[in-house]
Amino acid sequence: MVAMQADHPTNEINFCQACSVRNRAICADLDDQEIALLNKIGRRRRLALGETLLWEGDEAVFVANVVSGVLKLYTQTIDGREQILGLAYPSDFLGRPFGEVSPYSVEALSESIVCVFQRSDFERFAEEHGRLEHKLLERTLGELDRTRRWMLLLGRMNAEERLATLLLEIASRTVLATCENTSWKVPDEFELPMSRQQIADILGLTIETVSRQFTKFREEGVIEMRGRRDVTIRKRDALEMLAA
Amino acid sequence: MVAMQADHPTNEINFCQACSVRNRAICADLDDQEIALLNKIGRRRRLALGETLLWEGDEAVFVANVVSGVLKLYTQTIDGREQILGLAYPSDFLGRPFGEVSPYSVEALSESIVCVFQRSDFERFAEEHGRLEHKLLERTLGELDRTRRWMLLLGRMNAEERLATLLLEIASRTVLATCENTSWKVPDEFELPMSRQQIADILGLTIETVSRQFTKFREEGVIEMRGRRDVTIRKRDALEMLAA
DNA sequence: TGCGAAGCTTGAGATAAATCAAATTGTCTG
DNA sequence: CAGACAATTTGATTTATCTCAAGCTTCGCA
Repeated sequence: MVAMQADHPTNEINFCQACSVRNRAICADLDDQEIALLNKIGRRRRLALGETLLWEGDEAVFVANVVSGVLKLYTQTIDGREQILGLAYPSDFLGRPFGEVSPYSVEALSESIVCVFQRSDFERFAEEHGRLEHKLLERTLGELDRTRRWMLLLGRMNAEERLATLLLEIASRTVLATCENTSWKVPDEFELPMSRQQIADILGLTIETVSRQFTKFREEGVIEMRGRRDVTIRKRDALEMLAA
Repeated sequence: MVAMQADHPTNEINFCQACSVRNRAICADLDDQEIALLNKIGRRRRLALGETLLWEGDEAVFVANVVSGVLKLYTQTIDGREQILGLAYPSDFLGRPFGEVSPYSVEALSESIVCVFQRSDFERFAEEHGRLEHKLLERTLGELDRTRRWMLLLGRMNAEERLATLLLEIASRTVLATCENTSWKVPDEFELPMSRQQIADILGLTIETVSRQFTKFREEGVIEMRGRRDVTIRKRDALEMLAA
């Protein structure tokens, strides 16, 4: 019993070994020894729906990998207008390494599991392990591209084009996230991981405009809905035409 | 004569040594030997006003550092609506390392000098020199923060707030770029490096709305203008109030 | 299984910004 | 330095989206 605990003390279980995002997150290229080290400085944390992981303007203490669930990154004006800056799906990285304060807040849109590190621990590890830093760089560059594409939506698209773009984006991100789907095909049926108000805050619109646009797509037969959050795309072409 | 050429062949002048952005660009932390290597794979290129360095959708062949001038990163919808994704000032990095295609176009807003690398050369160098990669990561994270802040502007601010934010941003970036200014104070007088239409494409507005907003700020005494591009901020408080 | 509340949809009217159309200003060229 | 052209400003009108105000669903929970 004592020997067993020495081999596998309960507070040092190697979560990474069984981690569902192990091969897609920034830890993907690390060897077993590195993973063991990383495992020591990280810990798993469960977030309830609506729970906040990081507050905008607070000292940036954590960074994290998303293991499961969906989270929103958002910012606000002083008078309370909100803009969602991005969604974080499983394998995505969260937080601001090499920065003093968190430039945005992070809140769970669904029950989620994240793999959390003290920023200082993570930074030390990253500087010693170039492969991790390289992965983080690639991921950050990709996120920058994605964010910039969203600027075209916010600056130059109308409500119809914005919602079409979002529906296609969520459809494609949903597969990639739930990657048991070995067929690798983007599904036409998915669940929206957020409320109408949150969709409005992603698209830079009001909740009423979003609602009207959903109704229009339903009436046109472009989408079909069961309940408020279950969407089926019926005319993908039509959405792709608008989003282009 | 022959000996002199062997010591300083004209095609191997070390531009880096006298480079005005040497201590601020991503090459800042490199030692003399590394700089010499980097100098070999890079070359200086002069861009005329309006000249394009990278085309959206083209194979991403170059990356570059801005040495002088201002450039715009932009994208377009198929029907020609344009959105400017960001401005690149001296010491900023341009291009998409570790990516196949350029996700945006880059055009010079003024006569500019850039230090250009073949992407493949740059990537090889980066993977062998962790400090460069680290600098690039820090810069990319900063650029992502800045881009995300712009999303709040595009998604949730009105025309007045947008222009106020841009004027303050340009004022502060102008100093940092023209860094002879040892006093390190943000100046209230600066030149806009772009036309009204380009301002509209940054702010996600039309040229007419931008023009009316300039007129309003002038009438209110918030700014003063000599010609079309020379701005003096007279009531910084007022702009900061709007931009917040 | 039905109540209550939050979330969503719909309608009517208001409005900021877009659009269309001149007029004006600034700039460059010959 | 005039003329011409491009860029900008200004004006009038339209429109997409917002705002305000009900009404209607959905869903969790008693």
